[in-house]
Amino acid sequence: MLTIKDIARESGYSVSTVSRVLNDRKDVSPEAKRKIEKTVAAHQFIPNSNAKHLKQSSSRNIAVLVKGSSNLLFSSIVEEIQKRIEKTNFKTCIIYVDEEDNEVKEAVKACRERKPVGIMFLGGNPEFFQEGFGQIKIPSVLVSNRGDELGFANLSSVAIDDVAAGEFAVDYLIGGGHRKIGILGGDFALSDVSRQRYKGCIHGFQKHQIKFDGKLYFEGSRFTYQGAYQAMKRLLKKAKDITVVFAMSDVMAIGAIRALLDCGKQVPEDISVMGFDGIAVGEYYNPKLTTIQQKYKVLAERSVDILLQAMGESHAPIHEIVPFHLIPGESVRSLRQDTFSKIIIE
Amino acid sequence: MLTIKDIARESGYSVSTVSRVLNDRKDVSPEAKRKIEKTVAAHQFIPNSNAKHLKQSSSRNIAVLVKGSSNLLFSSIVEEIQKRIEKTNFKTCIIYVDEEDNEVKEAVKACRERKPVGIMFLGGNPEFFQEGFGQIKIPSVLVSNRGDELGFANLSSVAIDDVAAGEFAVDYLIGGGHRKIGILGGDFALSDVSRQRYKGCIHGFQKHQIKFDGKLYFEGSRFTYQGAYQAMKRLLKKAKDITVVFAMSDVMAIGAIRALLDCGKQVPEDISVMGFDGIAVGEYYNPKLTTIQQKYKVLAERSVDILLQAMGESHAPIHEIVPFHLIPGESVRSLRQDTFSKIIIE
DNA sequence: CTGTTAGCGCTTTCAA
DNA sequence: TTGAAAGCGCTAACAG
Repeated sequence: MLTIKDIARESGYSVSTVSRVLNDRKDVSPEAKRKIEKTVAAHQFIPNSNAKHLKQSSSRNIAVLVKGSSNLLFSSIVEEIQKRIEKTNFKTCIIYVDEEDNEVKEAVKACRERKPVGIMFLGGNPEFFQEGFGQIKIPSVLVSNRGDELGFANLSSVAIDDVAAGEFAVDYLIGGGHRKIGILGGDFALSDVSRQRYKGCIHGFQKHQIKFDGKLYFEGSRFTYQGAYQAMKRLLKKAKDITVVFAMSDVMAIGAIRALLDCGKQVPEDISVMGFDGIAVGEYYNPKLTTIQQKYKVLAERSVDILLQAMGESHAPIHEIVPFHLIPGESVRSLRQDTFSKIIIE
Repeated sequence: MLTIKDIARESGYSVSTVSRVLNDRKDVSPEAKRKIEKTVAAHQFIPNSNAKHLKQSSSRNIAVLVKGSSNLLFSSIVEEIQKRIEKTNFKTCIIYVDEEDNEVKEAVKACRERKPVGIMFLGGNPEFFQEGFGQIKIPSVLVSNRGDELGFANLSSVAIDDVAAGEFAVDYLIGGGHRKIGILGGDFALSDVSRQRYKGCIHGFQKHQIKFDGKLYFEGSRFTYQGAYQAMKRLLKKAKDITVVFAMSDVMAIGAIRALLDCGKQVPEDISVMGFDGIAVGEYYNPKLTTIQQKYKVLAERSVDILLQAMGESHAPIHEIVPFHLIPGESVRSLRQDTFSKIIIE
């Protein structure tokens, strides 16, 4: 194996000068730099990264913990994150965690094994953070969940306002003349996002002074096609008078629609379905999904930028709220003649 | 930071003995082992992997190159692979490569940067392998593409027989009374899998002595919803008499169905669509996709096992063919009264 | 600007 | 069965 010593010998400089060139230091004469770079190139020499990081005992890895592999929004975000990190001289290290597992524990484990210099959490349960995030000392960012209330000095966050989004959804559906609204979400014990959106929904109902019986009109499941499929069937049994279902993810919406179809209901003629996330397949589904879109590019971009910033200067954490958007599709119909009342949000 | 020295001091043994225990060597007295393990556990000590691998200058990483992030079959396979590798003492390192990029070049880069001990390629273009795989010296496995004809001593493969699958699809559709069959696949220059399946289709047509005009009845695009959507529209313009479309992925099938719906066609009443891969959403789509399933669990399981084997003993490469399966859905209708002729394949 | 040198944490002879 | 000591390839004081 080629080492820095060989390059030193061949180029006629010492190992330290070679090391300096390799690390792009400025205290090297242009000539030394040129010569050394030439020999490095000639041998396609690549420094041994284990040796390099032995001393600093850290890597250039950014760990990306993805919670729930069925979450297609996260898939899109991961892709963008990876693209963006590739442009820097950091490396991405993607770790998938089950929807029901403890992502903070996994992160702690990853810290020991891979020594990342930063962590991105795609999804997360605040309780796990409260319990275990104290052990993590490196800059981190929570993506798609709000982290401001957790109050960790090294935890930033980028997310939409889920409460507002929940309220917006209910508002929109009520605006379309719906009164009997079913809701499909995650298990509140596991999904804070579900809790937040649900809270928003309740606000929406209160605002319009419509009664909502959570016991009857809400069903929880995993964020998967299958989970939502079954949850929809349960919901249909107990809440027979619903005219619309608000599903807290597009994957759930699709599972729900399939369940409705299998029960002989037309969507949206008999029952409407509203989704959440704005993933690609929604636009190609039949019917096209009416949904609340989270812009995955914006989420990815902002989270990477914030993490890089936090890894550089030692800032106070940043908690950023990004906007959500309504994507009108075909899966929700208006029960009023004048179609939907105009709601504009930005 | 806790080091092996600290453990040595605390346990009352030397660093070498601690090292031996850490590496599960047998030349240690049971007592020493017990005591040292106790202190290790007490401090949750994890050896520094940089230092550990400095000598051997390799990691415990297995690089997984995923070609085409829109490929949902690959997403499922990746998940399984990760689960499976987690059980060993290797680590997964997932790298996404664009459908149109050179995965072998990326692998070479990854080898330098991350020093993996094995590589899994999810998808790949044989031409890129011919050009560049010679540079890669570590055991690798090509998943979902056949690698036997490439003839590299360190490249195994696990895949279905794409030619047979293509033929099977056409056979099946002809069995259902279809004669005018449109085909949607990838760009032949980039996707060997597309070429193979297409070849199989041609065999199918020949077998039944049906003429097939590729210029008119085939359209290529990226393996995305959008790509297939547009390709379907192009196909519909030039091949107006098709009764069915065979899409070479479920994602493409969904893009195609949406395009057909947007052109006022009913699926399968006016035009049928057959997919490929058997991804989750197909089962929840409307109509449910009739598709050729590749069992992602089997692919994942076999590829990991084969790679681990290759990394252990220095075997001849293994090229394994796994079976595919027909999943009857609702998106293909029979044009014959007796429905589909029975075809059984295993 | 450049070279010398002392480690980084661990594994691995070699000797006891 | 154990310990002492010599590196693995690189970085970073420090001295020139």
